[in-house]
Amino acid sequence: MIQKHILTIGGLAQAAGVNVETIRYYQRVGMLAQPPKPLQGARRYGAGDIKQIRFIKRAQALGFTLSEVAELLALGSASSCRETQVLAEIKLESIHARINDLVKMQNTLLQLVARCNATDQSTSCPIIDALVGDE
Amino acid sequence: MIQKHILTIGGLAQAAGVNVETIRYYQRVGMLAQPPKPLQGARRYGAGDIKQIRFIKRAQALGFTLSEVAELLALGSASSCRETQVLAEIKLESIHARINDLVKMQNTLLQLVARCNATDQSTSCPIIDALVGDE
DNA sequence: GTGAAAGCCGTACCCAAGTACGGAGTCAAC
DNA sequence: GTTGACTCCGTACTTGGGTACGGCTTTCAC
Repeated sequence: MIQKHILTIGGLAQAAGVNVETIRYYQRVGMLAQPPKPLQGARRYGAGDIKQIRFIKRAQALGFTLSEVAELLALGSASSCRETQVLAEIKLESIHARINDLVKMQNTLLQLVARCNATDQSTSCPIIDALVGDE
Repeated sequence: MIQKHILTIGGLAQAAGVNVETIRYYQRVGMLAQPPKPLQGARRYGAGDIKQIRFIKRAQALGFTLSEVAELLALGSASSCRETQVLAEIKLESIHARINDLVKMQNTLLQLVARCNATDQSTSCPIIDALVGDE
């Protein structure tokens, strides 16, 4: 059984797998509460703080920015599934758009590289030519 | 027939479709030559400068960063196709990796949204649950 | 009791790719 | 003869997500 508030900031950082500075940063931007400073000794953190940091990290891994994660945190405590879903769908759309962009780049580059392989490479480079845009 | 050096920086910006400040920025970072200042009047720019800026913008659109574009510019004047191709292949790989990441995010989010739709949404939100990570 | 390791706190710095600002100069038109 | 539009130049600010620094105070281990 894990006790309520046992960890110093360093222990929390280790437990959550982040840097101490990251925790301070999250506190600065209001994504993590700063426990009151006891009369003596260091501030103490508990299991809830570990959870909170893991939540943030998981959401980031899904593509959410920190300010979006802040929204998710707010929604999470309000347990409003529909709004959360809306955020996820917006994020899905932007991921989709980004993928489309990247696929276009990829296709163009693939074609150009293929052209490099197809030509003799001695006169001019198809990639450079495409960038120069010879009009 | 376009004359050699007719444009002021403002004209160049318009012709190339960028901001004046962007041109100054490119000059600062050495991606665009700054013509000598004439004894009177403003510096003048020509067709070569337009081409250079367009080159930069096209390369950016393909996913190259400015410092990579600087390499491409150097290779372009050396017309070394093989090295250009290598840069393009490196870029292709990073684009590919990025796409893979995004597709993973997309799939995870799609599943979570689907779970939202499948449940009654009254008790708890599957997205939030997944982020909290309930262990 | 002393030296190392942590914690606390504010501030500054990093990256990229610009954008914005402010003062000074110059030019042409009205 | 001044208004307005540009240019020139240096400097500072922006966004996002932290990282680093430096000085000060505690606390722990020997």
